[in-house]
Amino acid sequence: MGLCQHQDCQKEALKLAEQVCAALKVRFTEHRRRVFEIIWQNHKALTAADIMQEMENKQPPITYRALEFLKDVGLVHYIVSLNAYVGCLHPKEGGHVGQMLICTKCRTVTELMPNSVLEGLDNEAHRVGFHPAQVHVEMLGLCDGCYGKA
Amino acid sequence: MGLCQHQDCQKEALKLAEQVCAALKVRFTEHRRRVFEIIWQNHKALTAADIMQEMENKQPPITYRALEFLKDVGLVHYIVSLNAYVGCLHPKEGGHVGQMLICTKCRTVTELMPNSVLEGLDNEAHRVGFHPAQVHVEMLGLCDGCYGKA
DNA sequence: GTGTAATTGTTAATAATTAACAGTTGCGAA
DNA sequence: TTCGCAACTGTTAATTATTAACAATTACAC
Repeated sequence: MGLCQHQDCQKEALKLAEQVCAALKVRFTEHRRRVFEIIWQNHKALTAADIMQEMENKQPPITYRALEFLKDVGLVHYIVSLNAYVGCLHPKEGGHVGQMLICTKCRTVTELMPNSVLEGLDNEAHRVGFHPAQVHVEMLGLCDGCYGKA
Repeated sequence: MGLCQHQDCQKEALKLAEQVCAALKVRFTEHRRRVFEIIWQNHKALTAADIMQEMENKQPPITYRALEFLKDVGLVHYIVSLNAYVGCLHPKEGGHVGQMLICTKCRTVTELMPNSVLEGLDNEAHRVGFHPAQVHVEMLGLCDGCYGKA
């Protein structure tokens, strides 16, 4: 992350996306692929507006529809606290909830893998009779690099 | 929560709010108080629009300004995944991050107290060199009551 | 090949939030 | 006490973000 050879990273993501869409029997159309590529240019969170700027066809529905699709099939994460999107690093583990560390300076997103944190939350929920469907764990702050500069 | 004698609950909250504002030397003006009262009518998450409907003066800036104020002094929580607000049950513990269980049916919000879940998150963050400033932990699902009916 | 469903292109509406600015009020310092 | 500044209010209107609607096109199963 930031250390990755990003060319490979993006290529890898695209290959995976094709597999995922094939498996789900849904179409990875041109717009969808384009939005996906833009999102995967790096590991930063992009808003719909950011993405639209880079699209050839800048009409909002084009971008919004693609984003909705990508989110639904689990290829990108929606970061609700930023109203932004980021490529999902583990689309194969379908249905997992994202735990993200989000740098508010450079917007780089680090996704933590499912772990004890979520288990703890589930226990708490169960204890009070709550039936979870969806979890948002978003930690905003500064990544090590940006923290150093401040 | 739902079991509370809510009259008392709201009155209690108002008293606390006055204390908090006095301590911070900020003004608990009429609009701010009114928005706060509306939010405290129950333990449900309300959007800005919900609140505006109940305001005497329905002009958006009135409500938005009050909400911003209340959020800043920590008297209400902003629930980013719903774009809604709920009264904070523990304003005195300033700076704590909310962990909320949010029923998507009845919109009742249960706030968990700081606990091991957050510690776990902090550890994970530290491990990867991340410096947290703000944390959103929001679990959407069904409360026991609504789950029973479905 | 044909029919149906999904996707696209396009225009325009809606919703949500914020900007701007003039007027008023509260409050501390002279 | 009053002067002056900062905070707050009232109001209009702009901006931003998202979605609706619908006709045209394309992909794919039968």
